[in-house]
Amino acid sequence: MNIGDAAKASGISTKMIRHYEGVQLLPPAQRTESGYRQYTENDVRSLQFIRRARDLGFSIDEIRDLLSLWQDRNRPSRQVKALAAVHLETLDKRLQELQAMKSALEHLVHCCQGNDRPDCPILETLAGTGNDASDADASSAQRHRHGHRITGGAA
Amino acid sequence: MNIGDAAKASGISTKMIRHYEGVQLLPPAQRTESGYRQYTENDVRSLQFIRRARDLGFSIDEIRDLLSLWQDRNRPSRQVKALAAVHLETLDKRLQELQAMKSALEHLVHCCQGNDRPDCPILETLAGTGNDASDADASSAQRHRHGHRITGGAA
DNA sequence: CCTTGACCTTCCCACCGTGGGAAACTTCAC
DNA sequence: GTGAAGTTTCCCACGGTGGGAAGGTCAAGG
Repeated sequence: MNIGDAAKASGISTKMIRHYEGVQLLPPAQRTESGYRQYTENDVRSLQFIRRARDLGFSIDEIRDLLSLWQDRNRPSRQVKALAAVHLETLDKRLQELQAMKSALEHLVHCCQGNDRPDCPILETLAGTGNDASDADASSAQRHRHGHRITGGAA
Repeated sequence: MNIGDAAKASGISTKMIRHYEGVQLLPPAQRTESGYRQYTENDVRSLQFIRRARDLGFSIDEIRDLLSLWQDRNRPSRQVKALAAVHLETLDKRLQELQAMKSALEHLVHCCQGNDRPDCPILETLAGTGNDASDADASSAQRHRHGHRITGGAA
């Protein structure tokens, strides 16, 4: 089975299959004499495993752990559960941040007339000119912001 | 005002202030003779505007648009609202994906005993060995996946 | 046999937003 | 004048994904 077929069968692009091999998420694939990667049904099952884990939002590092637990017949399910629970908390955090953004923006959009006039509560709030107390003027509230902000971006 | 003070006053790191200038989100700052960037109260207001927009999850590109609408006294609030509405939809999409992940994972975690035994519905589901019909075996369902997947990752 | 087209290989580059750090310089207070 | 804290630019990293170039391979059809 060439990489393209494995890609179709697993739902992971050829690009990503090679990438996963590169970051050691997968062991180096077998090669034909000419250098083509060869995959077995078993390899495809690993790929599917990875895809499903990605679909649940697990990071590469977490998937590495999941895979090794999967391979280990003597794993205690406790470990799997713990790993999943940690990820669940992460998801929850993101969800909450996102939900907060949504509510705030929803409120603003709702308040904006959306006509030909220039007055706009959305801009006013962003500018800090709004009468909205929830401004959180940074000077006072230097919150952590140490990590990743939510990926709310678009375009 | 040096960049550090502007950073403190706006809640944006010096790194990011320079970056925003680099990607033309901000006009090039004034400089002292020795090359230090100088900021006015007005500049700080722009920075705060940006920070608040980022806090609502707007992308750099969207903020560029928001800034120019803000500067334009004759903007129709319709335009601002439209921009915000588009972003709102994006947020909503992400929220839904995230929510779906969370529910699915929550279910699995709930089902897993989390003891010393190796049986684990989480792994079984990822492996596709689970009796869970919601498997979505890629071979049949080559969905778009053309863009960014949700940033559910951790670690 | 040779061409053509579909596949494969590696390698580098892009996105988004953010931070880290090096090497050099400036400013200020002591 | 010396040292500390600020600033400058530049390059590199992360996560995960895709794009594309330049080249090799394979099978089918003329």
